[in-house]
Amino acid sequence: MTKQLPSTARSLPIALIRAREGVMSPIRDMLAETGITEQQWRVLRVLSEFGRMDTKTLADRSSLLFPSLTRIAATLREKGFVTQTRDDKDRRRQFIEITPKGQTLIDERTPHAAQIVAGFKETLGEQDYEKLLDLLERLDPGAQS
Amino acid sequence: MTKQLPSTARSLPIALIRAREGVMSPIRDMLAETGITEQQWRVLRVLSEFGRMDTKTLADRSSLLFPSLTRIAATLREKGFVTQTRDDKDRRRQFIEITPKGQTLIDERTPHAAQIVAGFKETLGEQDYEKLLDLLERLDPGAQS
DNA sequence: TAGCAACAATTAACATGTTAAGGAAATATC
DNA sequence: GATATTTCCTTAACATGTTAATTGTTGCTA
Repeated sequence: MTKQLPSTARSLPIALIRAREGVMSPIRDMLAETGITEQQWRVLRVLSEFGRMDTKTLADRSSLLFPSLTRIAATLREKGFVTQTRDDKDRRRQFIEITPKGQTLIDERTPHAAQIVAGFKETLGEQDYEKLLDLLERLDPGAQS
Repeated sequence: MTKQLPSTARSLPIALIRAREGVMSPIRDMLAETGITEQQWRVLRVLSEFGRMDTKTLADRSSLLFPSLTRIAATLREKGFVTQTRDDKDRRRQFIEITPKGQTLIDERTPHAAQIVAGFKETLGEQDYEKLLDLLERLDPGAQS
């Protein structure tokens, strides 16, 4: 009985895409006013939360692949939201840090973003919301559980 | 207390991305052998399940935006997996249909894909798996619930 | 120390996501 | 029935996802 795929209407990958679209749509609307993309926002948020870090760690925490991060970091640097500095001990490596200008952008938009997130929490209810996060985490191979 | 965003480690959008990556990774590996992409696979599956349909319906059921579908349909046509025909009654519209060659590809890979899906169902357990699909559906504005 | 494996980051190439603009055909409005 | 509006689809432009190849550094080791 495992030879049959579920109907596309009940497909896990498609359900994940649709849910993501539903969640990101209002967030994208909010970000459109700022001129940065969803991924750029994610990078700035991680830098804001954890501070200066090397590229590998940043890529991991932002859930971005290296090539994407290379481009995004260049864009953010041009916009003045981050600075990049080489590691003198190991000149292959690089550190990235958020600038005051970048931090200001995060600070200004966080209330609105938090409000959007609160809306989803209300839609599902606190309990189901947490349950959803737990279930999603169990699908993530990166989570060392 | 709604002015604070959750830690990026507990962010719903990021959790959705990571879960999607976890689910798609083995599927992408499977598809790599076929030479088609994840989205092309999705389109063929929808066409296989529901038969010939117009582009608008196909885009909706595949969760793809129109511009993406235009390109994907062109690629699939060049590869001989689908055919495109104009609607004589309304020459703006177009119908897309899977070819026998496309159907063969789906048939050959479905057992493997089903096996991968079954793995995730086993990981979460039948009950949590269904619960997850329900929760995801509630985040999808397109679902008329 | 010359050579090579391992590593960090970039670049390249192609496909898709996203928004905006354009083109062709049908429909509405007057 | 001419014009405007709407609808379906395509094209354009830019950012990202994905895999593979490349460059520059470091470390190892024979």
